[in-house]
Amino acid sequence: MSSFLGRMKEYPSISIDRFDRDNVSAKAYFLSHCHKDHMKGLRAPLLKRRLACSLKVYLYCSPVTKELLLTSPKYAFWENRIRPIEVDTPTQISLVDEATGEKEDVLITLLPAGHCPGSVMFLFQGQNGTVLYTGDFRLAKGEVARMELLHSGNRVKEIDSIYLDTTFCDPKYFQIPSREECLYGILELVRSWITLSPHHVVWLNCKAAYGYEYLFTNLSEEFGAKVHVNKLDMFKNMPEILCHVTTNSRTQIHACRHPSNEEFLRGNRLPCGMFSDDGVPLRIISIKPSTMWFGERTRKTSVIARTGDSSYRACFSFHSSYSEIKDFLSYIQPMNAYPNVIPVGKAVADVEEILKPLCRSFSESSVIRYKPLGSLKRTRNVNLLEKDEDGIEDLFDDYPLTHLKQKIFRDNCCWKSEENLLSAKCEHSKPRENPSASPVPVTTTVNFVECEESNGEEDDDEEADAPLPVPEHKPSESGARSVVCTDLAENKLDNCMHVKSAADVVPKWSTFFKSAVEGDDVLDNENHVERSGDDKNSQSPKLISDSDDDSTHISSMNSSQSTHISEQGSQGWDGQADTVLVSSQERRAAEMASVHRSSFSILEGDLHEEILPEGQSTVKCNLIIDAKQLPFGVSKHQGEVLDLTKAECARKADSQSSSDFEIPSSPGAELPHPSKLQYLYQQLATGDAITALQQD
DNA sequence: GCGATCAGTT
DNA sequence: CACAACTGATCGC
Repeated sequence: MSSFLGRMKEYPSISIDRFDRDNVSAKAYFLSHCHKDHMKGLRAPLLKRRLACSLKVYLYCSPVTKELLLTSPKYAFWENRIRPIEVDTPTQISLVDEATGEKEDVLITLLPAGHCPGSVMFLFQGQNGTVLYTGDFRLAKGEVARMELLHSGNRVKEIDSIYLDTTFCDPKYFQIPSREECLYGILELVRSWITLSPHHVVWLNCKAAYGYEYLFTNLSEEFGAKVHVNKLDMFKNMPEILCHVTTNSRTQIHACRHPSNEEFLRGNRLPCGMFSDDGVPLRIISIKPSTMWFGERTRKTSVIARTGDSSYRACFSFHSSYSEIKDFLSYIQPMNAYPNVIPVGKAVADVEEILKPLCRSFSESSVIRYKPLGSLKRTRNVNLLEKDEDGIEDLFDDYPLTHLKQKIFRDNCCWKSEENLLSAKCEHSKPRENPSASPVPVTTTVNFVECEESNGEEDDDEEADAPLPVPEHKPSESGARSVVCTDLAENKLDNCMHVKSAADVVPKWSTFFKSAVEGDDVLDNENHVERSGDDKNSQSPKLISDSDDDSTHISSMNSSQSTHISEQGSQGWDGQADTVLVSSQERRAAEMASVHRSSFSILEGDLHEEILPEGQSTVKCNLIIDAKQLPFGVSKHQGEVLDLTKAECARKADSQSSSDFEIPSSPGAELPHPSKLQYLYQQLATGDAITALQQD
């Protein structure tokens, strides 16, 4: 919960995410996202009066945040005083002193924050320095490096101060499973249940807050069943979300709410009161998204925990974990870092103590730096697969080309874009066509060593005493505990909240909006209970024990699955690969490879991370090549252990390589050339000259 | 009756 | 037990 008071030292005439007390007198207001704890005072009479008197004071936020805010009539008075700024579009604003008429120009850049729809970070550049206010954020490891507007040329911008979401900035929250892992876990749990019969329904016990939308859209897209919610008017101009939610309760997936949710559930009723129309009682499971974290020295286990006969907890986090924050901060290396969130029982000083070592001022004071040519700019950490051919020249590059690329909008012209945006055409998500035409199926299993510590416990479930993830049926072949995943990431092009490869198209917020809801197909009340085509031909994984009691239909997601899950009909290795996870990079790589007639695939990847005393870690990726798939008839290399750098491995499996939130490509980054990829995969397969990977 | 604050809920 | 983020009760104007 934000404890930021609203003002930054460098730009004290600006108020962000706080609108009460002396924030009322600010020259400009900023709202990072539409959660109540960031909107204090935003509809108070004091602020209303200020707006009436000071006609030049505006609220700046993302177009989506504006849309969500204005959904509530309580904020309608803001209508003409909000200036939406497009994400990733540096925009100059003027802070006007109404008494003297003095003006101060500040360049504002909104960066996607990955916290909820419309959530952004604010980058301020002006005469008082460069300051980044993160708001609340969840960015995966490495995503900051792909934010072009945080860079000048090939280097990260010099950030004087950062105001940081420190919600989980404590080593005890060292790791939180990635968005993809969590999503896939939930998808498979839902699949295992709702495919049993039309009377099997799931209820997602979500809080009343924005942030679950990408879960809804992915579920709807995967199962062809819209998610039942209480309200959808806030999404009226967001067709990508709107077309996946419904107020029609005749669906198998519910995220509806009622003040006495739990009682409804106990009575085997959904909060919306939905009942079956043929007399057969509904079979309901509840899935409660909540944050699960894993300490530095613990191993990840399931992202799903069973908390009762028909209740589950699913890992879900709106905020970055400690290691994600660390990655973010140590990449940016600001001079100063200030926490926005102080957990109860902690003091500001405690959190600052954690942040300090990650700041530049700390490393500069502890290490004497030789700067023969004055102030050398830090070079950006370069990803393994990225080339940095001009690293040396970079040091002297005072005129980065990116500046030419950045379109700087002046105050006025920026606002025009909203009209375009509002009239932009809705791109309805299309069902995937001809899945059998997909390239060679490539799946990877990421196995996690069993976690002794489960940090996600809560005792608020009535059945909290139920053992946490304990397999009820023994895995048949493999004892590996796995996260169940499918390769669904592909083609989920929701511009806001869908899982998407970082290399995909840069988002256009405009596709989020349209002038009016098109036709009835979006808001209609048709029944979407019928199952998708995929499920009809079901190769449906047998997650269910043979017991008649289907309330124990799935032991837990860390029990081994007898069938791997893939949409691509890769039945060849059913029963071999217990669980699968495909990162978008691997998927992309696979597609590229397949294009180039490379007909083998990586079947399993085992990830180990070794924590070294200095706190640095090496990661070993154990890529097991499926011999059956190899064109070379090589089988002896199964289990070959490759030493890759942490960065590369993290990209592959550990760290949430793709995101639902759009991060533009790294400046200067290149997609590996297909021929190169093929070569790499061949090397991998044969086990030869692996070092070539590292040299690259 | 409204808003600020605190307590309670999930 | 903690956690986020909401809803509801209470108090003061």
